[in-house]
Formats: sequence, structure tokens, C-alpha cells
Amino acid sequence: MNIDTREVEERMAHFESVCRREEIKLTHQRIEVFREIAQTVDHPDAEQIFQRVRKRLPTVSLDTVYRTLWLLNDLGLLTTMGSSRERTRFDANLDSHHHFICAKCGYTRDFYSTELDHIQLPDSVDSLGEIEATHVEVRGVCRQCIDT
Amino acid sequence: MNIDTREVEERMAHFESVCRREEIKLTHQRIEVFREIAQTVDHPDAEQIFQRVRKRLPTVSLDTVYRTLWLLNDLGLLTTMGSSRERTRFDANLDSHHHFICAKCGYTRDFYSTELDHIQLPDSVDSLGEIEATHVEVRGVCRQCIDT
DNA sequence: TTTAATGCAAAAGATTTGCAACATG
DNA sequence: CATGTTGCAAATCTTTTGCATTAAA
Repeated sequence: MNIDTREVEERMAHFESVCRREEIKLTHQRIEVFREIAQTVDHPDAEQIFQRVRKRLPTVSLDTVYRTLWLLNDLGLLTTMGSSRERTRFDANLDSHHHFICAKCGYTRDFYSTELDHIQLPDSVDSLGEIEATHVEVRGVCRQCIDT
Repeated sequence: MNIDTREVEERMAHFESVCRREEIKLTHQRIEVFREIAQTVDHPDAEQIFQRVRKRLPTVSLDTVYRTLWLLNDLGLLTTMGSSRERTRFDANLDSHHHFICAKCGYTRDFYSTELDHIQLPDSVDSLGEIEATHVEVRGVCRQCIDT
């Protein structure tokens, strides 16, 4: 499923203006990588983006895709799902709980809230599938990282 | 920071009973890996768990830690943070939004809710650090995976 | 004793890096 | 034209797998 043309164009314009402001060169590769991700509602990984961009730009390389994605992330033009460059982390807390995650150091703490445990989801979510669990993820900067 | 002794003991007892029920052998390695993760409020990755368990069980190997963690996950004794065995996924949607993620196939869709955008977090969260963004993650099974 | 689980070593997979060639501003 | 960016190949890092040995039930 794709984003409508107007929205894609707005995103492209924003991307170009940020690159100019930051004096980052608008290469073919960057334009196509950004367009690819700006264009779709799924949340592809680096390899998928590589394969899709490749169709239009057959000489692009996977490492350029990686470099571009992290650059775009640093520029605030995209975000990552889950706490980015991290490995899988495990959690033996089976009670309903929520997470605070530090964007800088990865520090993560559980917090509890019966109110959040019962948040009402919009009807549109039901049409996506069967819901198993809902939890809130708070991103921020932890005490420790603020102080340093 | 650690979990209190009573809670750890409850978790250990539950772990042992599930292993017996499933006829899964209670090896030293499994006991210590589970204890390690049952004991802490941080959410360690496989390597961290390996290093900590190693102190008590110097011959344990990293691949056993991995095998054990996924086993415990399959048994429902622990969960993973973020959509587990997946690579980093990128998102160019900068508007405030929330995610539905299929636990089986990884299908992910954004959904919007002004109500969820303004959920009230408990005060305890403020003490953890500075909040930058809050979003809701819904795990479930998507239409496609239900049908097949 | 039987069978599953472990440790080792090697393989596989994912991501990053150094560097010479190249394209952008 | 100068410098930042790319593609390549190799390195690195993470996770998984095959197999002989070991240990739990």
C-alpha cells in the first residue's frame, strides 16, 4: 500500500530542504532511498529498501543504503521502529506493563498503570487483525544521560 | 536494580512447573539463564545474559544462552522487547502515530488517534527522565495470518 | 538407559569500514 | 575543482547450526 502522491511530494520537498540546509549533497542514491521509504506505509528494513531501490538504480550498493538510512535518521527525516541499533532484549516480567526507553543509552525501565492497561483503541485497529496485547512505549532521555 | 526475592522465587517456581509440564529438562544452564533474567529489571540482551551467567557457570556457552532464551520465549516464560527476531525497520512518517504489529509475519501498520496522542502517563515516569515521545504498540495477528 | 541438551567449532547473516574512483555543488 | 559520497571488498559483529559428548530423567 502506498502513500498518496501529494504527501510523498511534501516529504521529498522537506527532505531536499533539510539536505540543503545541512549542506549534504543530494545524490541520486539518497534521493531514491528517501523516496522509497517516503512512499510506502510498510516499514521496510535495509535489505528490502535496497532491493526496491535497486530496480530503479541498479548500481546502488547495500552499504550506501545503510549509510543513507542512518544519515536520514540523524537528520530527523525518519525514525526506526523499536529501539534502533540495538540487539533483541529479553523481559521476564509477565505482568502487564509499559516501557520507558532512553534514546541515548538504551536504559529501559518498566512502569505500571492500570489506566494505560485499559486504553481504548480506535475501531480502525480491529480491522487490522486480532489484538493480543497493547503497551505504551515512552522514548526520552534518562536521568543519567541528562546529567552528563 | 533487582527484583525482590519473593517475586524471583515465584518466577523460578513457575518456570520449573512449566518445564516439567512440557517435559523439558531442567538443566543447570536453563535454570541459571532463567534466574538471571528473572532477577533483574533491566532488559538484557543475549550477550549480557551470557556474561552474567558465566560468572556462576563458567563453562556455559553463548549458543546455549541463545537456544535457551528462544525456548523460554516459545514457552511463554519471557517476552522480547520490540518485534523480536527482526531487523531494524525504518519509518518516514513523522506525524504522531501508533503501530499495529503482527506477531506472526511482522506486518506493521500505522494508526492514528488523537486520544492516544494525549494519554496521561503516571508521575513515576517523569522521575525516570525527560519524555520525548509516547506511542502505543499493539501486538496481534493480522487478517492475512488469521486466514491461513 | 534413553534421549534431549550442551559445548565446540564452523557457518551463516547482518552491518560496518577503508579506500580508490566518482559525482555534486 | 574540491570535497563529500559511492561501490567494492574485506572486516566485524551477531546469531545459528551440525555433530560428538555429556547429563537429566
